[in-house]
Amino acid sequence: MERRIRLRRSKDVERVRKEGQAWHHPLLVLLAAPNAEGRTRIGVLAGRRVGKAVARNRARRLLREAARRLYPHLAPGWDLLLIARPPIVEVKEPQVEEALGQLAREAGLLVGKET
RNA sequence: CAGGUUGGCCAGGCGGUCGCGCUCCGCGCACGCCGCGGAGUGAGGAAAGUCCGGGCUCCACAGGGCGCGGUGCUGGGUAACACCCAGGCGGGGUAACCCGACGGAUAGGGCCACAGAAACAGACCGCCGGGUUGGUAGGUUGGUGGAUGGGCGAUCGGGAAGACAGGAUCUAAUCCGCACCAGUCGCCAGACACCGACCUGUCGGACCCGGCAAGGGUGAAAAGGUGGUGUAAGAGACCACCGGCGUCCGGGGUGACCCGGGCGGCCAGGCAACCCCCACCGGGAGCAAGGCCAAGCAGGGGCGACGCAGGGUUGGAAACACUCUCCCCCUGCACGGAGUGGCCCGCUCCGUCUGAGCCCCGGGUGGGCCGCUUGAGGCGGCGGGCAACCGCCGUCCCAGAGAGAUGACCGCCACCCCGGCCCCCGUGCCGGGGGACAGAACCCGGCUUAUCGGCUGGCCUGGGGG
RNA sequence: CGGGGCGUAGCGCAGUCCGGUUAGCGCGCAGCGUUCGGGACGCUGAGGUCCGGGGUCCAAAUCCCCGCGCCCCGA
Repeated sequence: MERRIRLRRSKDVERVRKEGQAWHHPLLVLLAAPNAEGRTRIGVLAGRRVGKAVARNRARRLLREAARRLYPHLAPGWDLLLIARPPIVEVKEPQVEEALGQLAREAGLLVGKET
């Protein structure tokens, strides 16, 4: 996923954590807040609860990969925060993608695609 | 062949699709560090834990004292080390080999629970000598009492059926008698009893004085071991051999240390991962070091040192000179503070009321660039060294992110495991499953810890065959 | 990156510095008593890999080393 659509400044992350709305799934948590940009930016997060460095890296990679695949179908103009939860290190990529799609649908951020 | 031991290496490979960071090249423009395309490159043996050692950067550096921390057999390697190599010593193992915080306990202090007499110098039991004393056995002896049909003598009486005593003997045969019996007196004997003395034994005897440390028991630990001499009993008290310690001499080794010999008293425990002593080492902080650029903001309050003396050759105070005063500068002393990141002295610097510095409250930023990957570097060859390692030559450039890139999915081939097919095995075929520990963040050298497995070398022990 | 602390019974803590005797206290738990019953109270009892491994020592919760987990502080 390209860096220009990544949510990288800690200021932005803090804003989403404070103002954003949350949707939950055993594998991850989705936080979303509208932004002033014309495009959607995505940040990825894995806390210490997920595991050691290897586990946290894998969790973030899985989330980024899932977000990359779904990005064309996401509504523009949002800041999203994907927070990993511990069970995510046990599953494969398609399950993460499915979970993220489910949350995005619940959040009403999914446009133009139906499975 | 089996078992063991030790070292080195690898960390699946190839391909496809969709993606990511960095560097370079090309093209495009609304020229930004933007878009598109291409090429190259992109985690580890431990990147981990952060336990040591350095490089690097900044701060501080005249020096002295006290303290603190670390290291601790020797030699070598190294930038350095708590690491590595070689060696010594000690321990374990049949061996290969492995393990060892491995200076000092006669510099000093402290501790060694319980048990035990005693835990560092001692005596509970014990052994021995002497003395006092008790129970008990035997013996000797003294005293007292004393059974006895005791003995002898005297005397009185009885006394021929010679009564009473069995025998023998004597005398007599009338009597007195005698034998004999009984009484009394004297002397003597005396079983036995009691009291005492002495001797010899004996008692889980008692107590006192002294000698001893062999033996017993306690303990984790108790004063060299064995044999002998010796002694009242014993003991390195002495002797022989062995073991250990100290010291001296000779020899080997750079050294730790080893070998041999002499002498010495057997000198006298353990713990320094208790304090300590000795030797050596260590200034502090850490890439959020440190530097540059951009942007932004707001200040307020409190504490805070007696200040003094001297000098200024053209120092200044708007004409010149002199004096005083004030300001400024210098020096000395005093005081306050900063630095010397444990403290003190000292030193350097700043300041002494227009105030050094410190404390509290409040405000702003939290963007970018450099440091930032060429290095005690990797690979190959030659040479030196037992080795760790070093030198020379050639060659290569090999991650540099910044919420943090190296990912996702799939196929094939190897490896391992499980199941099925042929009666079993090797094997072949088919199907399924598995592949660890773990993610660079300034960089190296080590240590430690985690790890599915695989490849390979040396050595040792045992068995078999030639 | 640097520094500090904690880990002992179900829970909260002593004991650790300076090694030794039964590892103790409170709450909780179980049983009994008391009460008509409960609470409170009284008596009795159970319950411990002293975070794990190794070492030093005759002897380790305690001393040393390594590791694990948690918490805190500074830049």
